[in-house]
Amino acid sequence: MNTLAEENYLKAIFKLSGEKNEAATTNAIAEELNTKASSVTDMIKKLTDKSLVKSQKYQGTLLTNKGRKIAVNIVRKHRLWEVFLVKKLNFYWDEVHDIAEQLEHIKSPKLVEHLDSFLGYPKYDPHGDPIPNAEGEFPKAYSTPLIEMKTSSQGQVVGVTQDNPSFLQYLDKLNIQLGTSIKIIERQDFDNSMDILIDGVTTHISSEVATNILIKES
Amino acid sequence: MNTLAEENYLKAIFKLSGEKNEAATTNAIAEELNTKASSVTDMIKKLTDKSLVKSQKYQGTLLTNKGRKIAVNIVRKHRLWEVFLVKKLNFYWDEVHDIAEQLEHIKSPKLVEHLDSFLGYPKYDPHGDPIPNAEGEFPKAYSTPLIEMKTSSQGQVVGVTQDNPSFLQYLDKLNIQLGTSIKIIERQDFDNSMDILIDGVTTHISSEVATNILIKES
DNA sequence: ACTAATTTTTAGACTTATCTAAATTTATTT
DNA sequence: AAATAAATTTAGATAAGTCTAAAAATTAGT
Repeated sequence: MNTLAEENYLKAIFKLSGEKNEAATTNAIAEELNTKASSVTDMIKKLTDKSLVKSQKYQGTLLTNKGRKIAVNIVRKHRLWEVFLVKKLNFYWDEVHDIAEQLEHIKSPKLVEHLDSFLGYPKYDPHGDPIPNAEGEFPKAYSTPLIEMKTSSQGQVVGVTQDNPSFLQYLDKLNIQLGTSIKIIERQDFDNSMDILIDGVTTHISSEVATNILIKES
Repeated sequence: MNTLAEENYLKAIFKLSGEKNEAATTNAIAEELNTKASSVTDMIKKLTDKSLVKSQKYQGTLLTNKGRKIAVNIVRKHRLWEVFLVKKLNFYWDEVHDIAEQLEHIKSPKLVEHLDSFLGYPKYDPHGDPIPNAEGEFPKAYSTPLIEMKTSSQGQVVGVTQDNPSFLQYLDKLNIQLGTSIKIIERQDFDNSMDILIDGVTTHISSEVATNILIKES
């Protein structure tokens, strides 16, 4: 069994190594976990001994299959709990991250499967992030970042790639939720900001915001 | 905020000091937590510094009001989660203790209140134990241990005072659940065992078992 | 290619929570 | 009431996870 600290490191490395499975640097891991590089080096040594990561001095760190399995399971639990909090306990989507951050470490495979069933085997969490199944497979996502869409194209919001409360609350203020229909009215080339149409109202958003909104084009 | 270890100590002392608020001895705490007396002495020192317990050398330990508040809140969370696991996730009553033991340490007052509301403000957990409300008040329980009942009296099972899986599974085998009607047929004076009537069937139970079943007489 | 800047690792220290073994206090016997 | 037993505390050690400061390796700049 793994400690809380170990699980958080695995999750951070999983997040940082992305889809292409790039090695995560020591500094990046430290920043992700709000800790110091020296602490990371120590923990990487421990995880290496447990065959959960593979690491070469000064060359960054990758998850082993064993390590990735654990990381994906934590992501699975995190996202299932988020669905529970929003769908069953009526939390807002900007309130659930920190609580799920705790719940994801509860150890009981049976609990996870019962929860999944209770929730109706959801495929996406309240931020549109895909939920891996019990085998660790992610549902395919077929979305485009809003920033990459062409003028006058349109689609529906299916996800966000940030889940910090202030970003989510800002989206609420703009009337942007999962499922919201958006049409691109005009793009400013010099700063990549854009005017978009939501419920008949034109709104201006920065490229920073547009980068973090995922759209399914229609 | 308190650490996991601190919370477990407070809960153990609360359990041991009972209704009469007797001082918990060092050895009793150690046994309750599967640790050593010397570890207990250390932690008591720490909890004393935080004004969560009052302790005199060699004289045992009591909770302060502040400490009791925290302990009761953990009990509240533990029992609410047990209700959730049994009522919503279809766990059996003998499976939930260890999982609730983890869930009780999740820190989010809002989560507890939403959960309580989602569950319909239950007053008792799946073992019949009373659930304190948000103010820390326990609902009054008016039950009698089965062992104390007179021959030919009868009543309904409203609780158990043990929640280890083997005891609960044994009760399942005897067809004893919360709500089961029981009538005392005969008592053996020499070992305090008894014959009881359940659903028209007479069963023999030991005093050990009868001690841990709570009845509301009728 | 050589120096400077950055990144990473090492060394040593600190905190929390635990343990064993020894010392001390309290309780029990005779 | 002295001797023994039991309970509790103290002292010193250990493991996990973190930190600061210094050393080593890598990367970038000229």
